[in-house]
Amino acid sequence: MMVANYDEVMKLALERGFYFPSCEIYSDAPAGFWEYGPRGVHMKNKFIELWRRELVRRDGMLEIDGCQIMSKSVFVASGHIGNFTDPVVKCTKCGSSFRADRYITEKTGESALERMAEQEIKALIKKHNLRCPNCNGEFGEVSRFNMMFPIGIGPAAEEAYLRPETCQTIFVDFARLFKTMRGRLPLSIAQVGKSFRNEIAPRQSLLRLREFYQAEIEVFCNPDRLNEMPKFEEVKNTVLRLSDGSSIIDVTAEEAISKGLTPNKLITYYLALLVEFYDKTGIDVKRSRFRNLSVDEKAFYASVAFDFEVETSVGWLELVACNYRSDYDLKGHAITSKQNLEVLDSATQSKVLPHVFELSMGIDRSIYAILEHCYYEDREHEDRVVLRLKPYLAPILVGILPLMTKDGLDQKARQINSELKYDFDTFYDESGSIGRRYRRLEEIGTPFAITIDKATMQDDTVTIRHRDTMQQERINISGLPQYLHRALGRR
RNA sequence: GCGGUCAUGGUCUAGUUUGGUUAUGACAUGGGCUUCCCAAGCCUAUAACCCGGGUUCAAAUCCCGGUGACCGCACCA
Repeated sequence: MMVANYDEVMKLALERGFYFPSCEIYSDAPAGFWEYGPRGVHMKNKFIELWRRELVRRDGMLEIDGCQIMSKSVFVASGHIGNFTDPVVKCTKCGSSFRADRYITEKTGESALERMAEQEIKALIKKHNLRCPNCNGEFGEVSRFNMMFPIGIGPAAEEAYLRPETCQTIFVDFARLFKTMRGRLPLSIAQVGKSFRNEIAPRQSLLRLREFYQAEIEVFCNPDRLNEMPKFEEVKNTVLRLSDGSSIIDVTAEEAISKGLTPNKLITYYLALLVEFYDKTGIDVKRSRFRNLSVDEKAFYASVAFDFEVETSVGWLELVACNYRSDYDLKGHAITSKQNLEVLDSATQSKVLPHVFELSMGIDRSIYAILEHCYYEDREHEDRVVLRLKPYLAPILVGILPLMTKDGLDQKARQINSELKYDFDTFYDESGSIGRRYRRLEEIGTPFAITIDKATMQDDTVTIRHRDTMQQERINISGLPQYLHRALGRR
């Protein structure tokens, strides 16, 4: 088994237009911003379409598309402002900075809290005469580091923020959606979009961005009915790879519950849907795991948390955070907005403030993981580089190649292209040797190449070449649309 | 954010120590010739010294500042 590494994927991405640094012609371009090129956009869009098919449509979720700029109150309610800014203290001599609360607690045993006022923290530092552990220099003022990007709205520059996670729009829209979309619990609401976090140290291209895509699903449920899940039958035999961080065990969804490895049918059902989805992306799910987070790793709002992680050349990579957020979010928004966000659960005829189970997917990281898992160097054939992407994720589905540019082969090929290009992502190429053109196509993951030769001119047949096996078969031109639809898994 | 290493065409790289002609080579890419089937060959073209300042007759090369990348630490709602 040949395992691709980060550098090879990076090189391919740069050379072939998958992704590249933002604003790269300017020297002041900040880190943590990357753009998708033509190949990357196709792949990302198709990934999102697969997510819609396998999760949103399969489960009957509601999809929304919310705003990226949201008012300050939203983040007061969510806890992003106030409680969850980090107090930072900087050494005046060497410039090293530290998390003030952690440093104080660690050094003195006196518990300092994140949410303490700056003066209180400063007083504690003074009281214990704490100094910089690196150079013994004196500490300066205590400041707050908030990962959110502030935005000023209108001439008065009213305080607002770029959302640090897409889910907050789902929470604030929940009441209207439940009412107008005839909602019943459990109700799943999904959203794809950009989020923004002012990371201290963005790194590794798509893996740690300041502006990034998320695909989030929030399942609103009645906490008393987490085991009433008829749909669970569909996934009871799906294998989950569960891990505590060291060992991994394979169990079916059904076994996971009976052995108490997962808490209830609702959570287990969605974990299983997620594995089935990732299996279809071409990621090797044998190199994945659900890591059950320990108490101190969990986010502030989560009572149960599983990270879906995939093994890559840069280690285990977290692709999806699965958190049981309880009623943390709706309760916060209800209090801050002074709205009643309880709904009637028709099954029990009782009012309930729903709990939330969330699947928060990182799209950019998923794209990277797919590229790495699909990257293959074929040692048998001059080390040709092949991206073994699933047809429905490939930027180009089919290359259309006249064997030569004479005897009318090129006109015939253009004609076939113009017939297919409205229904499929095609790529017409007549330049260079046929082998060269095949190699270029397979490097960006194109699963098929149609070749037009002299026989085509006589009997309207073409050869269709398969990327992975390099085998060719001859089929009639009129059969091409059906052939390609089948390859995409359509009827 | 801290420390270390580094920055030359689309990609990889020579040249920097010791400043001095037209910045090396490969791959990739465009055009042409050839060729009905797997990176062939021939001709040809395009294309780079991260940004700003300084030293100097002269800077890719030396100095200062900035930005970015990689590796560790810290952080990661």
